Amino acid sequence: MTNDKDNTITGKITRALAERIIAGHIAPGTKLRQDYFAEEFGASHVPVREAFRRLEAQGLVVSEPRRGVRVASFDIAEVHEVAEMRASLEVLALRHAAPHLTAAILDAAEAINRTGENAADVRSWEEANRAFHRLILTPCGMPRLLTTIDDLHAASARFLFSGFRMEWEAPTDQDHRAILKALRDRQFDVAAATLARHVKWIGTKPGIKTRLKTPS
Amino acid sequence: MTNDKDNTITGKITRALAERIIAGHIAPGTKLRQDYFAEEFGASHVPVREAFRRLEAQGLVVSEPRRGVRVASFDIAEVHEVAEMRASLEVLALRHAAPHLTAAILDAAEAINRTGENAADVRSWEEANRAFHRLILTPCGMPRLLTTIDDLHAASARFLFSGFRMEWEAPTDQDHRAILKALRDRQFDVAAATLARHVKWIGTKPGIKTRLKTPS
DNA sequence: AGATTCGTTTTTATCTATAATTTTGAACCT
DNA sequence: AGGTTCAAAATTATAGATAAAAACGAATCT
Repeated sequence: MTNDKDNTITGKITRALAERIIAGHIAPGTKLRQDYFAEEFGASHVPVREAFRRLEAQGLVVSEPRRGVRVASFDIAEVHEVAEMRASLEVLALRHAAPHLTAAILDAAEAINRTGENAADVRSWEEANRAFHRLILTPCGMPRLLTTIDDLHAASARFLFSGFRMEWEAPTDQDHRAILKALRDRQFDVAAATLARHVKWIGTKPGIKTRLKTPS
Repeated sequence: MTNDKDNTITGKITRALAERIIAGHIAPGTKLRQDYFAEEFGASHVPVREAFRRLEAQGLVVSEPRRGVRVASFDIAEVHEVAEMRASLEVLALRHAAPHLTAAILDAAEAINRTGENAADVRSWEEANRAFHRLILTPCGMPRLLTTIDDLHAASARFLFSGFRMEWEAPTDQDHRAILKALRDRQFDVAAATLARHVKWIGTKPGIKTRLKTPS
């Protein structure tokens, strides 16, 4: 979505705000004032507004005309929704990527998976997790699909970072290992089914906060 | 995505441009100059820029920093990609919507289907087709999923209107009838499978222009 | 006291002006 | 002639200024 080589001020502001919202540094429902961020980034408010439009399309903020934008709130239903969408689309991507997966890619995925298992905090675990999924899905060669999946990952990460589980330990990622094994064995159906279950499971973790929506 | 009650100038420009791009009135690859549209809509170029950002997120235009935006080009691969994504996501939506489908909704869908079959041109057929899909999918109650599907429908419509088939006749929509029948019989798996096949078929129609990409 | 209206303040949305970058084209050199 | 360099023109990106709408609060009325 947001091109990494987008070096415009709008691009920088978009990335910075997306980062903060995903990390949970700005609470859901918070009103985002354009003048405030214009000053913070040493810019005028025009690029801030453009950043708002991008974030809006990504689903990270909601905008009411003449009333500004607020950080999007989300509830357990949306977490499920995103999980289901990811499951559907990542399976689709994997089906198309599978024939193009080389041993080298699978080795790299395994390495990243180990990195994730040794991660010290949620943040770096999520980064490794995202890299893992990206690595095995990218060869599908479907750019629109991949950017949509990226947006969904951002939404998932937001949930993950929302502190629904205070203490956190790096899990040995059994599912990832099973997916890789199935891919090596060319058992693509097994890999796809495992991936679907794996992604959907994220939305059903125990101990979920059900009240994240802001009282309107 | 774009809220219909968005009465801001940005909103109007966004809708007008999206309309034209989808209808094929502006050719893929065409450079969109902000000053031109600012004057046309009697506005300054700031809301035009915001509209560009929205269209960019929708995939209707592509933007290169400092070089402006162009109407997004698309090739046969992307048509397939969109069809596959629609198939996956519409099936997901239908699975969640199915339990909430009432006889009244199915009757309305059947009526819309007849409207489509009597359509005089591609334009009105597409409108009825889109209404049909929307009607049976909306009860899924997954807003994010529905807006994503809407964006994909826009991309599909763009392809449909791109004149890949000069003469056009309204088809009796056999698939739609089959889907409705399966839904009435509570055979949700049949309905889902038919829907998937139906949507994917769009990308495989004969007589497709394969050279829509602009020579870069 | 509680509600309501009106005016002030804050914030958004838009316009006009300026700066920076890219494109275009002509002159120049080989 | 063909290519290259440099300057002029066009266009994008951003800043600063203005207008309009909404939020807020105080004063008034019931």
